[in-house]
Amino acid sequence: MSRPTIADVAQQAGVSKATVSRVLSGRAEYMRDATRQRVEAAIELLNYRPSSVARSLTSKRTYTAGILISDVGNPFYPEVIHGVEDTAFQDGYDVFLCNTNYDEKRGMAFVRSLIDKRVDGVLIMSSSMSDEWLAELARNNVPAVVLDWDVHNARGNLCLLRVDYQKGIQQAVDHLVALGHRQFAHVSGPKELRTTQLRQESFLTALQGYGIPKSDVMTIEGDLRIEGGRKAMQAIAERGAGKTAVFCANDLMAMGILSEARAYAIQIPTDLSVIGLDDIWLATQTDPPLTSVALPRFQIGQMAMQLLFELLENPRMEEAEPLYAQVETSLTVRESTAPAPG
Amino acid sequence: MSRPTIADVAQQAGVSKATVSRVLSGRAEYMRDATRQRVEAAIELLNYRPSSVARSLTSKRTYTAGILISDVGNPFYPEVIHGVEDTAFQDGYDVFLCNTNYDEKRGMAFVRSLIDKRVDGVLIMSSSMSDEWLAELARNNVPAVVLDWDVHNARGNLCLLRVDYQKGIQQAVDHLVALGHRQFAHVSGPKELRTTQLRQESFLTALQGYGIPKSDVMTIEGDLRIEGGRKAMQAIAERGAGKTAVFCANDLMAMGILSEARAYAIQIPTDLSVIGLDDIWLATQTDPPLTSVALPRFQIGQMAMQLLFELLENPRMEEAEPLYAQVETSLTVRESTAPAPG
DNA sequence: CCGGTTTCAGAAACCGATTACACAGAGAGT
DNA sequence: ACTCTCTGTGTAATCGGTTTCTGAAACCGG
Repeated sequence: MSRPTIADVAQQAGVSKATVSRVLSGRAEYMRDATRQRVEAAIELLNYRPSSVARSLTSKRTYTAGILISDVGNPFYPEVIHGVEDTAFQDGYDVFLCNTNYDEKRGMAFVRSLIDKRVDGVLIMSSSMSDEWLAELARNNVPAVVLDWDVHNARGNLCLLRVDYQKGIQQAVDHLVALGHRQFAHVSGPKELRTTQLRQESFLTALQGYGIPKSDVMTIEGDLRIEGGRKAMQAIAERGAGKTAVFCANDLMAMGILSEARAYAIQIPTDLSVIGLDDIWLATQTDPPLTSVALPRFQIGQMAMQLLFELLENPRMEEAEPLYAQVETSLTVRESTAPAPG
Repeated sequence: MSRPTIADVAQQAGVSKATVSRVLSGRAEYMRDATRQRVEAAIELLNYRPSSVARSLTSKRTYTAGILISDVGNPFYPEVIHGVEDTAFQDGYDVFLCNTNYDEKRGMAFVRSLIDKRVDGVLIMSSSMSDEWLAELARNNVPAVVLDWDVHNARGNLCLLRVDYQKGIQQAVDHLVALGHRQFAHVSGPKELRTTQLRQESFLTALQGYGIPKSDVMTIEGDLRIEGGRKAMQAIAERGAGKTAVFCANDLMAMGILSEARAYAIQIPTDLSVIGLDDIWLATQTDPPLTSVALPRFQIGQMAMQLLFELLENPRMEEAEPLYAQVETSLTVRESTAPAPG
């Protein structure tokens, strides 16, 4: 016995489908109370729930947004997702979560699937993405909000949400310099990533503001994972004589530093100060707890979804510049930083 | 300019909608090659993609499954989700991920939303769930696979997937006893959770097999988080004289033990052996790396989705017993266990 | 040249909702 | 009594596909 349809309800209540629909949609102008109650009773009796599928067909809205992320396991996402969902629910939207697994092909498959499903919009928060995704979305008039990505031929109903690393990293440098540090190392992410470059530049620029030239900074390219931090620590121990502070492009690498420092009997923070970036939850659990440049992850999620709503309400013409928005970073001081030794 | 419909394609190609539909569905028996090519050209030209919404309306299938989890941030899930998605994609299914945030109300809202969206089935992997969810799903004839939950009035098209903790925990006890341990502590989860009881029982039963009575085991109730492990370590240090091995109901608490042990200058594993459960990725990154009872998470995801397909193909009648299935656990030995001191 | 198959493609009904429009009955005004 | 609103509800078209049924053309042997 299949699920009841609006026609079953109409028959049960002895009214027409139109009347049932009016009751459902709430805006039942000009309706006799007795009728409404008969309909409601029938709905109750049959345990009727209207099909979103059928509704979407006429309304041309699915009240669903897609969100593309690289990897649910990445500690960056949970809070972002939480922010997105909270905002979405307030407006009766559902969120379709898609794991690209850092795979552009898979991401593209998701994009197409989302288009076919006629989601109302897409949030792209995958670190490894492709301009093709945007092109495909644009071709199908699907609005999109993109986090922290350089879009070249920006077209379509688009919004770019940028993370401003500058502010938080400036605070980090201020903090270290105030503690007397002058000899720095930097553990970056893979060179080809946009975010790597942004973070590194912000760091070096802030140091220059204190008269410390780029050439004095020991830069080690990492992999954004714990292992990369370990290797960086080895490099610093072996070739980084005199360095008293390390700024890592993310927290996981900072954790690798912390872990490997023990092997070299280097005390953190007395011998070496360490600052991470991301301020993931784990950063509060390390020994010592990690000082880190924090991204407002929950807020990023909220904003992204709000911006999508904005695009839905006021679509941008194809020729228009994409909408831009920005969130700020800030330093969270914990116990992995201390005055420079000596 | 809105997206093209099948009618647009038909017009462009100079054929009827039916013909276009035949080309789309592939099983285009009795179709002239020239016609097919005209249609394909039109599809290409218009960049046409059929609407899943409209398709679902007639086919009564959405090729979408819902999956309810408590919290994307929980390190248990990523691999499970990966397993689910991999299996789903092979059959052209998409997965709708829903975060209940440990909130039964929110979960119920998701269940209803999934029903309204007419997903083909639901996977329930939320640790905090409610029998009402199942009742609601059953009322609407939605098949469901439930992970590790005691269902009382099991009804509907249902499959119960159980984790067999017994085997892995037995291995853990074998391992510890072989190392000479006789004095044990156990850090459990909150008493009211079913899994807490299962894990504790398996542990105590295995010990009894070696002639160690329950009463000799120091049991501390934890919160399944790092903090709970820290407190447990304090309790053991202060009131657990002679205990040489601790079995924790999950890895996070074991990490708390590791962390707090330093404060008491207790060496792990020489002074105290520690075993966790879950074998989360972090367990490989601790100092020392954690010995842990592993759940085959990826396999759990795969199986869950396969079982759902099974339910879809061979629906169970309402009176039938739910389908049962089980996955085994096993011990992963790392460096947090060593021979008992003395 | 003709009747019977086989190929190919269109017409129309249908899936489950929404909504524009039509229309009937009740009061109100004249 | 007779329009004229105002209310309340039904009819039918529509959304974008799928599928059944039907019929036309092509082919084939006699």
